[in-house]
Amino acid sequence: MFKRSPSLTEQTKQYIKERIIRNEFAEGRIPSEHELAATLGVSRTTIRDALARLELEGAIVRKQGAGTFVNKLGLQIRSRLEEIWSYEEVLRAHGYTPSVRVLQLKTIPASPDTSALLHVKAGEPMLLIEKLFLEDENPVILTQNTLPKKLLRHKFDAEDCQRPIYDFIAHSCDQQLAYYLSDIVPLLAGAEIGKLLQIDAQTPLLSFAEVGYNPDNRPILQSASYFRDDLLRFRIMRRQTP
Amino acid sequence: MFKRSPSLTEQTKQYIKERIIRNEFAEGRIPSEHELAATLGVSRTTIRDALARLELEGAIVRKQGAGTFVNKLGLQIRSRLEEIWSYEEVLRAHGYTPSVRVLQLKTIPASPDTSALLHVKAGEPMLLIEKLFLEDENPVILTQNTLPKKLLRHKFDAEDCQRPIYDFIAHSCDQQLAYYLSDIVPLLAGAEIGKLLQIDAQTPLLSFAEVGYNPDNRPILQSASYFRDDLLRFRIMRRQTP
DNA sequence: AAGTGGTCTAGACCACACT
DNA sequence: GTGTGGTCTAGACCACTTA
Repeated sequence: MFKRSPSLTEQTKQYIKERIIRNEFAEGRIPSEHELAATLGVSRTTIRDALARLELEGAIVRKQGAGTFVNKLGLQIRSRLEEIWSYEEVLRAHGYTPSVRVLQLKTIPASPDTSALLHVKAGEPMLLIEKLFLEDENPVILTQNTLPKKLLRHKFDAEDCQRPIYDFIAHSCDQQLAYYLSDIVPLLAGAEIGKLLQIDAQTPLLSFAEVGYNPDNRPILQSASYFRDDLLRFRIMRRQTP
Repeated sequence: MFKRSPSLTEQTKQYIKERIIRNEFAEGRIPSEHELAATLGVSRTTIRDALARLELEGAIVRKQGAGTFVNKLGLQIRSRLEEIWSYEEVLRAHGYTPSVRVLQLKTIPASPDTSALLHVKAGEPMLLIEKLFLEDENPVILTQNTLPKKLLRHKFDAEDCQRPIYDFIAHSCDQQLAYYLSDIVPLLAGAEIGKLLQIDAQTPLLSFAEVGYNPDNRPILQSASYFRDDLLRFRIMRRQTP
């Protein structure tokens, strides 16, 4: 039934997910692992791996001795904080039709703060990319990405800057962005950010203060993101750890 | 080497974690899965399950073809948002010595908001438990938990209210709190909360607006939590999804 | 070429929930 | 008791990194 690539586990996961979304399981009950394995012609291990991923996503719940069940509430979660998304994807997941505007693209000297976080010399030339993500002319997200100019390996144009920052880094720096460490910070918009997001300076905002790392755990990117709480709210599922 | 219970996977995970914390792996390199399996006398599957959990926790990184490595930065993360913690644990993880004060314990009618979220009639009698978590006389976290009185099955005393809310529910309601759906909301402290947390009304705060569900996906608890950003900041690891 | 983690199989037994 | 998910085994082959 399935091909070799992508992995059987991934195909199994997608197959089950689609059936969940199409509401094909009566009373939210998913067939037993043995039954799925027999039906799809794969081993139970493969089924279990697929179900484990769906459980992580919050789409299903497994109950020992009872069965596996759809979690309709978990399916509603639009953006999981533990994953790196492009903000265009995030907006689309919320039902918006996003657009991107590059507000600034310039070279600045590394601030003491930045130099400490990214392990570069103070004053080192950095590339700053400031972007605004809009939904139908309404600004929703403001991001400021700062990376050392010395990482740049290839030329890039204005269009490259519009792409998600991990794409930009992959293509312009031959680097891979493996993960962020992100502080979740509430703050007042203030005059500057407020003006860009078209909200009052006294409005409370959610922001991410992040450092991005490559697979070797070297910091390569500093990032600050500001979200209009009235247009975009993060929702997470928090589980009991057994 | 290991006993039967808890699971071999769990014991293996703890064993490796302790060795990581004791810094026993040269250059952060963890022995290969085959080697670990041979050394510990368990199957490679068990080793892989244990490593998968450690990877989820952010403690290690696995690189196909290269090996498995300690992630010192991931180890620093003190509280992972995707898990339910008692706030006393959270504070201890941040190096604090927490104390709890029950500020309010009273019956109130369900607000329209609450009745919609918990699927109870408007005006239905609810139990409100308001608690303050302090570090050495400094208030850090304020929580307000609201649950339908009709769920209460057993008597409880003042001491019971001090315990984590999922303990309270387990003992007083014979219910299990399986997961929360939590909105992450930035807001201004305001006069009331500001007074309790001893901060200015104009201070921006992080808050969780949560609904807690039992294993059958029924809402049983509404919860609001407010955090002093200067004393407690949430940090998460965000990964690329391959 | 050798060694690593990633995928997958077929099977076994256990703990738990239903009824 | 029957069926479910949870744990565990022993083995195979693949994709990738490193030297």
